[in-house]
Amino acid sequence: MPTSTTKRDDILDSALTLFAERGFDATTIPMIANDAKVGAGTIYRYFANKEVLVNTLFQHYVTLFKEALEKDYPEGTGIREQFHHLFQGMIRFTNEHDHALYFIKTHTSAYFLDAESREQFGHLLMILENFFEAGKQQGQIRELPSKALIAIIFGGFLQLYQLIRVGELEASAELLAGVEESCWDAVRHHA
Amino acid sequence: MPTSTTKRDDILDSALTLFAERGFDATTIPMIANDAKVGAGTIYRYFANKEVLVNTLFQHYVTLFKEALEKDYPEGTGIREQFHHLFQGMIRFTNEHDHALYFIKTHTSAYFLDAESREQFGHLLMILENFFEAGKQQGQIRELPSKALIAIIFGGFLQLYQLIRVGELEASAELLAGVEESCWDAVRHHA
DNA sequence: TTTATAGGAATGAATATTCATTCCGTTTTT
DNA sequence: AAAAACGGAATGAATATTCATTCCTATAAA
Repeated sequence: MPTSTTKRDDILDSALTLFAERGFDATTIPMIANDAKVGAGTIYRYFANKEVLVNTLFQHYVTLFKEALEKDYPEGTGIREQFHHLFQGMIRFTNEHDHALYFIKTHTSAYFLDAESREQFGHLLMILENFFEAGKQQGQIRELPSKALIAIIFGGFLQLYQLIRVGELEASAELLAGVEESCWDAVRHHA
Repeated sequence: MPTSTTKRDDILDSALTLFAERGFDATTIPMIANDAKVGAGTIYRYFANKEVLVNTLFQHYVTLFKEALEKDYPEGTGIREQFHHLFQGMIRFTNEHDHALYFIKTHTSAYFLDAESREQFGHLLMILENFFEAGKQQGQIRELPSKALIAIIFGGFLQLYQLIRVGELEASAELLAGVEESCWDAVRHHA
């Protein structure tokens, strides 16, 4: 076992960035080692193989994201406020963990995800489905399948964040507020 | 030069499917050859290498998609009708060319795209930007950067179509109409 | 009409390259 | 000094690409 946990974290950080930018298959172990400033062999001291590494990363960030959404969730309040909480959670999470959401999204249906990763991701979807189902019952959310509503919000938001990451847009408070409003209008029930 | 154009098309068809399903890096030339029922070497009679193949494919479908959006565009009409045209164009294109839009989307910022591919994609964005810019000037479209509006629509739509392709949702007329309405509400100016 | 021949197209085994993983000598920690 | 952690060259498997050979098809000679 390693003395400090620094190298393991360095490896995970580099892997996250590279997997998000180039994808799993286009990212080589030597690339990760180089970026993390460790020897290629060192990676195998911490992770049995490349798939274990990517699954560890995936589960780690899915869990963090779930926590970001659930933390301080305003249970008894209005649906718009709950939506705001979830949306802010996405933004906060994205700011704190630069490439994480994009990594999750682009690897969500990858062939190398193990059962545990898929299950964790299922939990995440459940949180969002519950929100939309409740909203539809109250007549406050558009009558579309929850899966579709989630896809619209997530797809749109992540596509947008890609532009921000690439530098084509700046993540100003004004822009983000506008995007939240746009997403809300996409899912809410209109009179 | 080949006697018929069949093999080249077979190769392109197989490559499209496999690139869309597995991604560029996880798709091997022998896989493509096998799926297209040609020898691996045959692929190199038509395409100098794997990157030329993927760029050819990318440019081909970006061009087709541009045409689908521009064909019969209702120039002098209302903005909602124009939006409908563009949205229907997306749907029609997706139905006609099963994996094409998803392939385009997932490979849009890939490291192996050449200058020509990037430029073609730029043209495509321009069509949509022009639409949104005009709409904002008329006060009919939400005041957000056009790039952001495009990201929201495209990201959402494509994420949704992924669910359909995977079989989690059915592409009924009702669903599609609802999604169009949702997307429209996302981008339109609200009083 | 049949047979020969040329030349492009197709093939897939052989080669070159890339990459995940292992191994072992060196360095660091205890 | 012993044990653990490291680095990075070495290994072997997988993959892109090449190329010598075979297969077609079309034209021409008989």
